[in-house]
Amino acid sequence: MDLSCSCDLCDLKGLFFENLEGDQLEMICSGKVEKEYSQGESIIKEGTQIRDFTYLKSGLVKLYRSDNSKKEQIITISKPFDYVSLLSVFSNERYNYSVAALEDSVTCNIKMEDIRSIVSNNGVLALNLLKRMSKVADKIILDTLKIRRKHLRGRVAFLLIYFSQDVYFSSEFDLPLSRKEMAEYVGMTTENVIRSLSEFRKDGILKIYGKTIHIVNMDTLKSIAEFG
Amino acid sequence: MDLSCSCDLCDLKGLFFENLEGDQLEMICSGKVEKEYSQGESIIKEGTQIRDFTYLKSGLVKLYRSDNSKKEQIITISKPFDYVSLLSVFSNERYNYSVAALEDSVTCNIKMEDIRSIVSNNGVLALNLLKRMSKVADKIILDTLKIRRKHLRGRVAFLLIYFSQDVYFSSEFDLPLSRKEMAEYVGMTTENVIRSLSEFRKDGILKIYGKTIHIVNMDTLKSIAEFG
DNA sequence: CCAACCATATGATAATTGTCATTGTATGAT
DNA sequence: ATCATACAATGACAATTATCATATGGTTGG
Repeated sequence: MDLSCSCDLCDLKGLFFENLEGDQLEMICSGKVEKEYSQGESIIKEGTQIRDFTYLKSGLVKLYRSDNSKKEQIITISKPFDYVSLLSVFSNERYNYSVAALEDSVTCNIKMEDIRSIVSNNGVLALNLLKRMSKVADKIILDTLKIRRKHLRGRVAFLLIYFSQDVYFSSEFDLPLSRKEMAEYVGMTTENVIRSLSEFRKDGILKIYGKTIHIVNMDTLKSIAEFG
Repeated sequence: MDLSCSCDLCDLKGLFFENLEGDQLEMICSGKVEKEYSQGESIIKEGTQIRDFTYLKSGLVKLYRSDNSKKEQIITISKPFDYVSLLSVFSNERYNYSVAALEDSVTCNIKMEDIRSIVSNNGVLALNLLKRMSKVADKIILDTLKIRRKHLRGRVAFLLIYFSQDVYFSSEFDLPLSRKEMAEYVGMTTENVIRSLSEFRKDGILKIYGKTIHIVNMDTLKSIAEFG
């Protein structure tokens, strides 16, 4: 095998390609393109033609939708392994959502035709993909349902806990979202998200230094997230 | 081929099994089980172990989630071809949502192990499944985003238009949902859904006879749905 | 440097939605 | 038949959220 192919070393290889050998792995290796994006950059634009199968190697991205008016709705936030380019890719000609980098990120891109050809000839890989897609879709749908059940403060608390526990693994972290983006994610207005944060601060639950959040009282925050 | 196998005649055969031949089709045929459900009956219970791959041959169902308190949230409504049992099936041990019949319905059930075994050996079928899953997930996510952007009246209007245009193909139809279920779908209270309907009636947009709805002024209803 | 812009922040007020109470009607069980 | 229960409907009121106005600090482009 060509030693110049770095897929062997890719952390995510196992996600989709652990079952590939020889020709197929070679096809991916020679055809793949890695791209780097800096914070804030657009990765995928809604309405654009889908040519590549894109997954996230490192960084953090948001998946969102614009819908004519300029108001945006954030669908979900993805880390590597959460996987990204899934929805639409196998059923649509064009993306019906956008993706942008919340932190400096690296994607790996493989031509859709290559993926299709490989899946057609490799059922085990196909099962693996089905499993992944199923997981991503489930996460988005269930998270959305959870958020909808909560009031403003619960939604904001939920989001803070998500960053603390699932992304940064720390009670202190830098918010990768602006207040406006937080609002777009939880489905409330920017002003009200800010107000919630201020209230949490006044109640001694958080310390806030601009984008830096320090969760002082995680238990209280959790009970707010679960709605108490 | 065994003439007793009725899959050859199934309307939905093409959805998943147009690429199957001989052994594989035989495997599906001999292993499949059809089940009938009458209106209101439970088809799948959240938390239950997933054994079968289930799809809807006829009828109408709701997909919903209970989440400890007794309040339910309807995720989506499915007709045949919209497909049902998709989410979770490939990634989870247990269902994390429930399904119930809104109208008398018939499902076809195939053992998950059979599906897995066939997908592993038939990449083209796998691609077809990926496409289907992608579509279902997209529909749920995009519909949810659409609904969230609207106010109460717009949400109710959206739902009525859905039944009229996508399910019953008529301006007059029987609502398959109670007012309470409509509320669970659009994420508002039952009382407010009822109030919206009453307002539409008073404004001459609808005629209402219990569950029977007659949309008199579709244009106005549509502009309410799009939010004007 | 200054203007323009954007993000953050807060208050006052309006709009929207939820909650509670009450009524009537239909349905099903005993 | 009657009791219990669920659904539909409406009003009064409370809670929640959105909108608008305003202010401040930071950043960027000219």
